[in-house]
Amino acid sequence: MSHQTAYRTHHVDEVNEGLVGQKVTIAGWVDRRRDHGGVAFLDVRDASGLVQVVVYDEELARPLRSEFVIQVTGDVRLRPEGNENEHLATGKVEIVADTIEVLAKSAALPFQVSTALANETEQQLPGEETRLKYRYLDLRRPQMQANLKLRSDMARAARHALEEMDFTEVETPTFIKSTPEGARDFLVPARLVPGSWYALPQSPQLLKQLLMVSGVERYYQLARCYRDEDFRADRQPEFTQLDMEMSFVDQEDVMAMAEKVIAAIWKVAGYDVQLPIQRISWKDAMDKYGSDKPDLRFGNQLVDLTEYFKDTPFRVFQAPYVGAVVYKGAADLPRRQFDAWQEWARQRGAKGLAYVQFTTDGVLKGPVAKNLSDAEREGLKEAVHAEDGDAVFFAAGAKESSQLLLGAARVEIARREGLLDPKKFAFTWVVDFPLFKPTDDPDDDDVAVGHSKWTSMHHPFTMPSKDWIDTFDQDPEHAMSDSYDIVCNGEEMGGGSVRIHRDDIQDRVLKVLGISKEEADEKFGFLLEAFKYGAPPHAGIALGWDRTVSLLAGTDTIRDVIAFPKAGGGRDPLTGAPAPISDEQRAETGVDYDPDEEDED
RNA sequence: GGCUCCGUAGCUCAGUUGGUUAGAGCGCCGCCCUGUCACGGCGGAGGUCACCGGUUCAAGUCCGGCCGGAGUCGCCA
Repeated sequence: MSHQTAYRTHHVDEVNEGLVGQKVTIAGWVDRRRDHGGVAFLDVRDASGLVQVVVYDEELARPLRSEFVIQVTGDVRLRPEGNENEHLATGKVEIVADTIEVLAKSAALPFQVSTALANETEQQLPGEETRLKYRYLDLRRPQMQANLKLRSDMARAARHALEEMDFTEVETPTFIKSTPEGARDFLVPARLVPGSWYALPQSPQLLKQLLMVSGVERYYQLARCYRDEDFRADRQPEFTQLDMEMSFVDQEDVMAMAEKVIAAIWKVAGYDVQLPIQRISWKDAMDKYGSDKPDLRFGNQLVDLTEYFKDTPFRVFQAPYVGAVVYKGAADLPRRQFDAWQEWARQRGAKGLAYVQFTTDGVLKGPVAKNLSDAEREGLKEAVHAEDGDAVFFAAGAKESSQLLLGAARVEIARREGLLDPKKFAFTWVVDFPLFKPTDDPDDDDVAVGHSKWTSMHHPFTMPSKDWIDTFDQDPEHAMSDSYDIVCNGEEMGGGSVRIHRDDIQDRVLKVLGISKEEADEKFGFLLEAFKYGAPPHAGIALGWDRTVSLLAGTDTIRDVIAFPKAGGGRDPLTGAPAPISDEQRAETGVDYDPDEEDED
């Protein structure tokens, strides 16, 4: 870093052997003070790093405290023989202070900012709440600075890659009409039209499709999106997508371009992503990994035992699906560990997790074993590809939920075995998604689109795959779509689809979904209208940007790659948002205005 | 909304079968210290054990409630 300003001649990372003998002025924070009486040492931190300042004048050093902002002028010199600090980039030199100006004092800190304690693994960070309340202090830590920098570098790389491919960045509005996507909208009262509300976009989906009709052909945007749903460590009410849309392309074109962007992004951290990225069908992902976002950093595929147990006497296994996952070398775990797995499964909403143990002496143990027939016991080890010393977990019941349970167990086993290396990246496309899925809870507060027994797997503008264009509405259960997810390390980084650009196909899809012409017009008639005027074939994809950065940064939560994230419940402990509004604001914005009231008078 | 876990000093935490004045590390304040780099030494301040109630001779500890936090399931195409 090198920017001379009114306050400094150098950033501290420039202070090296080359400057020995020169007078420099630096400015930054007191990271730490080590006062020896006659001599004191200051670690001064700026955005570029740390440097040691030596102070011989006791009067200069004594008043300084942690996180004071100071300006130091002094001579750069080599440290005395044997006093170099190899852990510090500037550790061969030091600055002998002539003058120290206190630019700002700091109150006693709510928690330690000093990086000297930053022993990555054992750092005792304050709780989430405290960190967010004093986020500006939390962000002073080099790790957080590095995360912000990485995010910026990744964005630059993505933009560069996209501009190289002639994409145009277009900003779409954040005050829009409520769009028919799955989540709850955040709403903003429209003062000038009392009783009416804007919605904040859950994604720029419809707007970018309009841009395709506009002839933009290649659009992208780092778009802020908003969804009013419950919290998770990897979810925020407002989040960012790297959003892309292209005209005159098919699925292959989009995937190829997205791969280039992903490779460019990972290159920032020195990784060479092997292209093309492998693919797996949605069905295979579910069958083999019990997930629609399989973690391929390790193997250990699920085993389908439905056929094997088709005549089983064990009532639990008389189910539409029976599957298993092997826990290598776990046969001799103590009973309480297996009990803990039962608890783990129950917390995921399962009844339990059946298991057997193939002990190292070749004995078949476990609560399930005695319920099986002799023949089943005989061939089981081979059927599940286990060896002596392994344990095997079973799930039986409805196919999808059983597979998901086993898939979760597969990942949990890998986690406990330390197989989830955050520095290793296993990408895969998941393709061949169904076009529709059964509507799960049709009875209640169904604000989303979809009033039939079918709901869009992706969204209502997803193109059926070529083989199904003529027949998808006759067999919605089996119809496939041209959509694709990009998955990395068991996380869904993003997804997209070929969009419907023909109104006849759109009409038929809406019909399957049970959306009437009137309702469609009222909700997104503007898009259907636009499609009448020469809509090009188009397709796109969006990457969850926070999650993508989080993956490359190796953080546990996306909060660590967002400057000012919300805490649970959408609160911001720093600013106090959300907060009640005044009566004046209520009146002015018309939030209490009910347009129906007048009619009832 | 369900489930699990958590709430003790500014921060991170310990606190035994319920038992005298509730502890540690770091931070903070004061004094000392001329080569430290997580400097060191001596001394000190700092607590509504989240809150309310109950059991008990006695509650940080047990019970009930409640508030707050985290994770997760539902939800989030």
